[in-house]
Amino acid sequence: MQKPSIPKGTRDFSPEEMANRNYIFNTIKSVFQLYGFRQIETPAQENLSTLMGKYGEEGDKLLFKILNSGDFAGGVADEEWAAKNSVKLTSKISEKGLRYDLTVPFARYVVQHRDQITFPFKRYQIQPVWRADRPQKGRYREFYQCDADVVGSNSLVNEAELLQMIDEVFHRLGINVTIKLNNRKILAGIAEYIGEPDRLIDITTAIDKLDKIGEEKVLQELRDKGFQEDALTELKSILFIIPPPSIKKDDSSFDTTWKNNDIILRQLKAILMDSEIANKGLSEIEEILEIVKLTGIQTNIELDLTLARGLNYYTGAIIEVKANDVQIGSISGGGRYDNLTGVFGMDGVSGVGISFGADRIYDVLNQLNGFPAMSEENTRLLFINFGDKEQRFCLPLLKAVRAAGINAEIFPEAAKIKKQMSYADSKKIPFVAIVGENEINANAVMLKNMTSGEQQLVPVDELVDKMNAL
RNA sequence: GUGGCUGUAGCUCAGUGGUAGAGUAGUGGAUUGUGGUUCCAUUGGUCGUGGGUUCGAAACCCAUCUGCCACCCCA
Repeated sequence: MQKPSIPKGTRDFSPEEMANRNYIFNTIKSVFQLYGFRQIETPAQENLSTLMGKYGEEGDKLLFKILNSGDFAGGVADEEWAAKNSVKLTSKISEKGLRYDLTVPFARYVVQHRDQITFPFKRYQIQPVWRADRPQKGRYREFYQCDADVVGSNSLVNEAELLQMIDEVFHRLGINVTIKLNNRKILAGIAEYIGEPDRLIDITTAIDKLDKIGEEKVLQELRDKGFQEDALTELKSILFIIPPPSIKKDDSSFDTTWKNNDIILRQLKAILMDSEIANKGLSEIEEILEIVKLTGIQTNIELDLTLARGLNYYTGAIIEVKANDVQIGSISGGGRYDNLTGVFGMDGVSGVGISFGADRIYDVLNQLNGFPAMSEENTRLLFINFGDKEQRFCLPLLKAVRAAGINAEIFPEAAKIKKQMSYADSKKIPFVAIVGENEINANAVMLKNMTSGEQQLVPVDELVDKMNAL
């Protein structure tokens, strides 16, 4: 007999886990709907031509490819097998892949269905994505993303709404978070300012490490990559603005964060005043913060110049959410991408979106013991089964209780009472109806509260009201 | 893709070359209408998989897979 197992980086979910996961999904979903987003789904498989080249070279490696059906080997020449060039061979034997995120399939969807879409189009999508990454803490090969995106609107109101949605979702879930905000245009301005406008990626990935390895090592890394000393000196004057982590930690109160943001913005404006693109980015951030302030928000929004995620397609705002009380990677992220549909032949459609990482949010809630004790999915009432006669008496009652919207079940066989009670225990069923000969004669059920142990005789026609009152 | 740690009963783990163990869960009973506490009994393992060293391997060596951790990257 072989030991059953599942592929690396995938997971089974138990009923308890699913109840908790659905709590997360439902919370996110209702917030999405509250803000006017409508749900779509796209296939797990996409054509590789849709996926390849959208996530950079690294991303292509992390794509799961699906072997062609049928005689996939037949059309490949012997020399090509012999060459053992995996990349070239892949294109011959695989034309489909599993989706890597929800944004690119969405872009494809928008272009493909543009005749049916009225802009601005606000859609949400909650589906699994797959990455052939090496699994570790908070990182899986199959995981869910919960995306909300707006396409066809350049207004910064959208960015502000997304920030409020983040605020609302994590407030409802009871997770303390910090929203980090940056803008690709400011980063471009910085690159321009130090005279290396074409090396944006090198610069951002280096300063991304600032709080990990420190200023000296960041500068050294750039020096190794061939940056000139005067460029580095100029960069230093900007790094100086980034508050060191110690200050961020000690005083992250709401007011202080907003004050810090103002200070950073003012200093950046002074330094980057000659850069047109930087000024654009700075005024975007100012406007977003202004709208958010106007509508009220409880979460700290922190300007963070080291935030450089997803540079492959973001063009404006960059958003990332960190849990304050749990050490884990970012639990949400998003941003503005001006021309994602361009690669599918539809120019000039701007989009902005966020993605909630449901699996990481699960891990965070799990560590915080933040899940509701009693799931709404759980059975509330179990009828104990004493035998044929009693079962016949209970079944219509069971039907009536269910008709009233109360999750209920009857133990399907007349097993030992101990067994049936243990069953209720292990399923955390809060109430048990004990119905034997005495109760039938009284036309009543013995209703037992499994937490307190108390029980009382309830006439059958009062059972539903009684259950609703409890 | 690179480097490190790991794997023994459903679960958590002990076992340093000489007969495969505990706790817990499961099942039966003490208690034939009362669970979550207690007591007794009992099921359950090709010691991740494949090879090697040895008279003898769960243990030592090699390979491989899984899980975890760090890097890269990311939700």
